[in-house]
Amino acid sequence: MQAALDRTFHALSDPTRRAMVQRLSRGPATVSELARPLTISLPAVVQHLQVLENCGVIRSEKVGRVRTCAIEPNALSAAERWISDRRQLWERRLDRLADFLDDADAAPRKSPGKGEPG
Amino acid sequence: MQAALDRTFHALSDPTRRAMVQRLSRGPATVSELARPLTISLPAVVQHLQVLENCGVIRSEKVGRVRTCAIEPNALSAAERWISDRRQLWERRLDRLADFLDDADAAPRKSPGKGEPG
DNA sequence: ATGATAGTTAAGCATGTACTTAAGTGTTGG
DNA sequence: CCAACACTTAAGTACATGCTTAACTATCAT
Repeated sequence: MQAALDRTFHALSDPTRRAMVQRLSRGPATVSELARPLTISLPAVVQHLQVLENCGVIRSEKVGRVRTCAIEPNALSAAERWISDRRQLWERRLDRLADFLDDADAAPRKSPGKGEPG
Repeated sequence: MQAALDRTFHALSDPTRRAMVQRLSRGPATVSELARPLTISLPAVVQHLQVLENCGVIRSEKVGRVRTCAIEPNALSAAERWISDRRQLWERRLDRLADFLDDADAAPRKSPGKGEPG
């Protein structure tokens, strides 16, 4: 879905949120644990977590008064795949270009070759 | 660099800009060619191109009155790698967790096993 | 019950983003 | 020269974002 990618890439565009994702990649953490290394207020942390949760990059569950957050791999993988798919497009194009240039060098049609370079 | 990733992910968070990247993945294009399938004004297109160029996702060159744009692979690869690196972190963690659970199942310490599942 | 803990909600503010229209610059073809 | 062309710049508007402080709720320990 288009809007899901919008939200995922937007979520990753903020360094604070990337730091949270980085932390959660190593394992689940509570809101306070995520906030501890950061210099912003707790409400700001919670707002970032909402952004990450709204795009499905993390999930969270509250037990008692403690909310524990964890990575939800699918959303990040979708973003990674979007880039990867485009990379394959342009890499194939560059490969074809390289092939063409090799062929043109090995068997020129119009003008006689100048011999091998070097 | 941190700010470069900020800009790259932000650039990708807009569907119009992703459409431009998609188009350019298939090969270079002029500003007008990029604008043609879009429903927004030309200045808006140029603003999007500036965002993409400022983060190094594309480069462009003007010849005469025509500006030609092309993908610049490095910035996108850096973004892809950021996600990929975190994915490896959590995948390793999940693997270790799976190993632990397998071991606990195969050689339980406290309570006797229930035999093989299935 | 009392107070500390962990998080939540609400309101407001400064800045940033995406878009528009209008007008301008430099290039090319007749 | 002159008009069409391909952008480019400027100015303005509407809305989104990231942050703050203040006040609130719910849970846990004593």
